[in-house]
Parts: sequence; C-alpha cells; structure tokens
Amino acid sequence: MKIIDKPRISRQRRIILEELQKVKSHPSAQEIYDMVRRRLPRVSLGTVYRNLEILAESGLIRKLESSGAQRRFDSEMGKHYHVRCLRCDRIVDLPFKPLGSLENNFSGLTDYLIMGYRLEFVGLCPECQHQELAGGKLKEAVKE
Amino acid sequence: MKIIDKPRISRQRRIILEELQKVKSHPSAQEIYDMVRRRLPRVSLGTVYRNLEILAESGLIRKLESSGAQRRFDSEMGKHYHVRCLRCDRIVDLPFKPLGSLENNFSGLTDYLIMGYRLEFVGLCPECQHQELAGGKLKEAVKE
DNA sequence: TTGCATGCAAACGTTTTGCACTGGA
DNA sequence: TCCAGTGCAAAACGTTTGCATGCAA
Repeated sequence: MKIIDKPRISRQRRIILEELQKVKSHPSAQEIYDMVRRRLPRVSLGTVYRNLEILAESGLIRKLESSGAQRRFDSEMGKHYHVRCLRCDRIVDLPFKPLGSLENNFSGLTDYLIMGYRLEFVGLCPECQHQELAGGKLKEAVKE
Repeated sequence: MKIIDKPRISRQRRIILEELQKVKSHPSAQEIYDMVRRRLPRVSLGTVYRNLEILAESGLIRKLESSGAQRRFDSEMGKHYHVRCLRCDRIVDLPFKPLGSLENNFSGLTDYLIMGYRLEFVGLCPECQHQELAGGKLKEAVKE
C-alpha cells in the first residue's frame, strides 16, 4: 500500500474520518455521505468519494475490495476478516485467527508473483437466518 | 446456489455459452459481447447481460464478484481458485488445492451462520512483474 | 499567499429495465 | 399458438472529473 504523507486535515476530511470511526458497520460511500451530511449539510458526495480515496491511500481507513456491487469502507485497521450476509449484504468483523500463509500453497503453480489474498466469509446474519426458515429465497449462494 | 431448471436454448444463449467456453480468460460482459457479435452481428449488449445472468443462475457458468470493478465470467465450473494481477487486473486459474474448511475456524465466533468463503489471490502477472522492475507504480497493494 | 480541497454538476462505465416485436417449443 | 427471448434505447447506479471558488497551512 502506497502510504501517502500525512494529508492535510480539512474540516470535511476530519469529519468523514470521525463518522467512519464511530460505526462498526462497513458503510458505503453513500451511507457515509448521509452520516456526514448531518454535521455538514452542504458537503458533496464527490468530496466524500475524494476523501475516502485519500484516507485509504494514507492508511487511515481501508477499502473493502471484496464482492458486492458497491464498495464499502472500514476504519478498523487491525488484521481481521469479514463475514457478509448472502441475503442482506450486511458485513461484520470476525476476530483474526491466523490461517497460515495460504499463498505459499500456490506459489510455484503459476507464473504470477502471489503477494497475498482476499478472503471473505459468506453466510447468513441472525435476522436472515430467521427469514430463511420462514421460506425466503437466497439472493445467491456461494459460488467461488 | 439456486439452480434454475434448464433454460430453453435460444441461438443467442447457446452462442454466448459457446464463446465463453472457448476462452481461458475471464472476460467481462463487454468482451463477451464483442466475441459474440462476430457470430451474431445484431446481438444486443442487454441480451448478453440477461443471458449471462440466466446461465449463472442455472449453474452453467460462474460470475466472479469483485466490487467496484467490472464483473467477469468463467465457464470453468470445477473447483479452483483465481489470482488477479494488481496492476492489469488479468485473472488466471490456480489448480485446486484443498485448504481445509476455513470456515470451521470461525463458526462459534459470530452469530452469523457461516456457509462458505470467497478467496482470491492477488499478485503480479509475469508482464507486470517486469514493468514493476522498470519502475512502474502499483495501482494498489494487498490491503485485506 | 498558494496550492490543495471543496461544491456543484456533468460525464463516465457498467448494468438493468421498459417496450414492442420475434421466434422456439 | 404463446410466452420466453430479443433488439433497442433509455434509465439506473456507483463513481470520477472539470471547473471556478474557498480555505488551511
């Protein structure tokens, strides 16, 4: 990760970071925009996107690159994994439990230089487990 | 995965599947559209999207999910993993090597019902390794 | 003072959808 | 026949960008 020298701290940038740090959810840019707008009613969505990008580049937050239509952001920088609900897409943290260096199993089997991996667990959140029992339909299942 | 009853096979649907099965790359919808159009010049991009969706639902192909970027498709249904190049985004297959049930390490640590995981390796393809040595910049690095 | 950051709006690339027509079972 | 499938176009969606203005250092 390219760590950028400490970015200067504008009001908007500070508040975006603060709001993201407040929540344990993993909000999308739009959700962060909604949160920030309660404190800065005139903030623009473009500013939110620009700042999320800069905060991620400077290592203060993390962009989640895993599956899903829209990107999500996380201010928890410690090593951990995520579980995503297959029905409602809600993501929660899992404590870190080292899995060994998965990539070592594969280097030599490809001419790619393997540098790491992206791992995301999928399943059902408690609410959606109940809905499923009640006969709901899964949006999609584990495919990869 | 919700396996849909065998879809009826229109000319377009058959050719989309055939073209995808021809290649070892993991093309985007647009790339598949370009391939199909060589055989069906009047096909529409909407039809390609609709059919890729249906083929995936019926278990004949697989959608690769990766947020933000564009979706890619894979007709190889056997269990395997992917490596994605961090610079050029090119994806290749890795042979399957069982990693154990990663999810078993985590159930009990969450109230989610963990049903599986999505795992993708990241690194540099051979071409981009050379570019890197020549001083190029990584688009992004391993962050999760 | 100066250049990075902002608000706004338009542009962008990808994907989905509404509609009338077509063609496969 | 008749309904799923199609071509076409517009809309939807998340994200990025150009530009004139504003503000932190």
